Amino acid sequence: MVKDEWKWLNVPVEAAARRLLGCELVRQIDDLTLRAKIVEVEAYDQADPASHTYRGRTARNDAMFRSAGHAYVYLIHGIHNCVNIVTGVEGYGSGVLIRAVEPLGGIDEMERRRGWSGIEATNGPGKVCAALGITRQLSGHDIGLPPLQLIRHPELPESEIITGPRIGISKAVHELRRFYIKDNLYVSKPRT
DNA sequence: GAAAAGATCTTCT
DNA sequence: GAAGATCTTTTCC
Repeated sequence: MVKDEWKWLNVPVEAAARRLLGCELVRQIDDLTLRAKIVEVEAYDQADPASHTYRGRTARNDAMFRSAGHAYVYLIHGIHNCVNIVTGVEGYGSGVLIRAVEPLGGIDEMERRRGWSGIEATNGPGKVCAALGITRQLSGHDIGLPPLQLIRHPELPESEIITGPRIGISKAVHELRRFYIKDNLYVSKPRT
């Protein structure tokens, strides 16, 4: 059952991904509060061969099968963590990968954690997690509660959202399920 | 029980 | 522009 609070995410992933653009993530670590705006996302769901949920529910991706409003964090290549915002209803594996964010608060702390400054600190999935201190301990976390929360912002106008092919995967690459904010410096660039 | 692949990032040439 | 790092999860024998 989806809580009323997250009804706005209980829609097809592509629509949820668009709504997440411009929203704010709040990460609390001890006495510090880090805030960041979501500027780039990718949509994944159960019918997508590139999705972790394509082959069914497992202990690892269990969080993604929960109802909207949870976080799904996984480790990739043994080195990097990636965060997803779970969407849809309980039992259906869908979610939105956060690829890039724009720091709004606690920027010094993010740069210190990353060891980099400027746009290089958060312009990639693994970088976002490192900067915000997100680990698998937060997988399955309810993002309506500390220490990681999602704050809804008004949906961006259609003219501010760019749609394109996804990055870094080998299946269904042509699917246009990557969304990002027009002219935003923090959006990751495809590798050339 | 063993092997292969993976929603990536950094560093080197 | 190309390849290495590094390790978890899944799948197959």
